[in-house]
Amino acid sequence: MITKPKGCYDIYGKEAKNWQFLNQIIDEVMTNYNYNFIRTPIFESTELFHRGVGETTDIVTKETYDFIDRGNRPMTLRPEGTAGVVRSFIENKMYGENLPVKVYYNGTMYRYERPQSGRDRELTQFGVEVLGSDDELVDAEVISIPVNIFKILGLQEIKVNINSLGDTESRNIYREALINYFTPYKENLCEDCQKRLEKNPLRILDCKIDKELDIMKKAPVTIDYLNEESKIRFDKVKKYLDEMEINYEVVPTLVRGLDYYNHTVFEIEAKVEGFGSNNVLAAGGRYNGLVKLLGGPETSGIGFAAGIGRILLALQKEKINIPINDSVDVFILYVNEEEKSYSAKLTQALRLSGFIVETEYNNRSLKSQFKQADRLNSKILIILNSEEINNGKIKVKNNTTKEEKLINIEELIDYLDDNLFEHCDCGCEEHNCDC
RNA sequence: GCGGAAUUGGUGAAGUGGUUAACACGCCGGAUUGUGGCUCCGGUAUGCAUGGGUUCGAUCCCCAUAUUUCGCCCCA
Repeated sequence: MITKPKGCYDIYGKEAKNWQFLNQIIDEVMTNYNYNFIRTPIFESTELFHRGVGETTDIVTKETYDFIDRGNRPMTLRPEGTAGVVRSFIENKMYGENLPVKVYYNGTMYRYERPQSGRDRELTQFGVEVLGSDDELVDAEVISIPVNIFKILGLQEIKVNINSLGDTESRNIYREALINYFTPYKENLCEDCQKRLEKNPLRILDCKIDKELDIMKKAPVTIDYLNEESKIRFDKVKKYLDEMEINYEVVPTLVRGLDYYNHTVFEIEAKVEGFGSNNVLAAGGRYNGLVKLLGGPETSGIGFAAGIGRILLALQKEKINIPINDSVDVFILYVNEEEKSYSAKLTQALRLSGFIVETEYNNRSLKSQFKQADRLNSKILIILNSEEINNGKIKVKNNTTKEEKLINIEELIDYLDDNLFEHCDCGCEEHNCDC
C-alpha cells in the first residue's frame, strides 16, 4: 500500500466540514478588518528563506524541504508565510501604493521536522502582514485579529502573551546583558543552555530544564533594558489593547527565535487540559528590519501566523461544537430504470433551483434507500413511481412529520418551499427573513 | 538529528508458536416481491503494517524499514 508522506494528513469527512467552517470565519473576519487576500507561491528560491531567517540557524540547515529544479535553481518549499509576502511586496513595488498594505494568506507550509502532536510536516497556516506602518495601533489591531477569531469560535481557554524586545539598540544591549549575567553561571546551566549562551541567549529564558533555577528568576528582563522610546511605544500598544478590552499578560521571557523581530512580540496559547507541548495557536511580532534585509526600502512590518490544525485541535479539546450543515433537502428514491431516468431529470432541475439534492447511486433496494436517506438526514423524500409520473403526479414525504402526499408535479417547488423554509408572517417572499 | 511506546477487516477491538482469527458496531441481502429508522435470520479479513530471519510450522519470537504517537532539539 502506498501511504501518505510522514507528517502529512488527509482532511476529509467531518473534519473537512470543520475546516471549511473555520476558513469561512477567517474570511469574514478579515473582510471586516479590510485585509486583502494574497496568494504567493508554495515554493520560492532558497535564498529568500535563507536571507530572511539567517544562514546559521537550525531552521535553515536542517528543517526545510529543499530541491534543485530542472533548471538547476535551488528552491525551497515555503516553511512560513512572511518571507513570500515580503518578497511580493518588494517585487510588485507595493511600497508605492497607499500604505499600509494589509494582507492575509491561508495556505500550506512545509517543515522537515520530526512530527509530534500539533506539529506536522505539511501544515496549514493563515496569517496577516501589515507593511508600511510603525503605528502602535497596528500592533494592537494585529493582536486583536486572532483574539477575535478565537472569540467567535467560542474558544475559552486561551491566553494572550505579549512582550517587547525593543528596537535594535535595546535588543542588543539586552543580549549583552544576558550573556554577561549567565556566563559566570555557565556550569549551572543545562547542556543545551550552554550552547544557547552563544547561539541564542534569549532562548535560555525559555528553557524547560533550567526554569526552576534561582539564577533564572533573577535574570535580566527585557523590559528593564528598553530605551525610553521603546518603553513609551510598548505602553501605547498595551493602552490600545486595554481599550479593545483584550486580556493579555506581559511575559518578559517571551522571545521570538529570529533576529529580525523587534518591539512587539506575542503569542496565543491554548491552555485546555491535554493539549500537549505544542500549544501556541498563533504567534507573531513586529519586524521592522525585514523588508530592507530582503532588498526593499526601509519599511515597517508586523504580522502573525496561526495554525489551522492546532485551532481545530483546540476546538476539539474544548468540546466546542461547530455548526455544520450535514443534512440534505431532498432525497429521491426510485426502483426501475424509467424512474431512474426521471430522477436524473429531477435532480438536475432541483439543484439548479438551489436545493441540496441526493439520490441513489448503487441500485439498492427501496428499503436500503430509505435507510440511506435517513443516514444523510434528508428532510424531504421523493418516492418516484412510473405510473404516477405518467399521470403527472409525484409522491413526496416530509421526513420530519412523516406526512406523505401525492401532488401534481408542477406543485413540487411550492411544496419544497413550504416544507423546507420557515415563512415569516410579514408577507414578503424571502425565506427566513429577519422581520 | 536524539529517545520511549504502538501497528490485527470499513470501525472499536479480543486472541494464540500448530487445521476454519472471538465479540460488537457498521455495511449488504432477506423476513416485509415499492415505504425505512425496532426485531429476527443470513452474508461480510487478497488473513494479523512491509521486508528479512529463527522454526517442521509464525499473526504471535528476533532484526530492519515504514507509518502513528509521546517527549528532546528547534520552533519561522
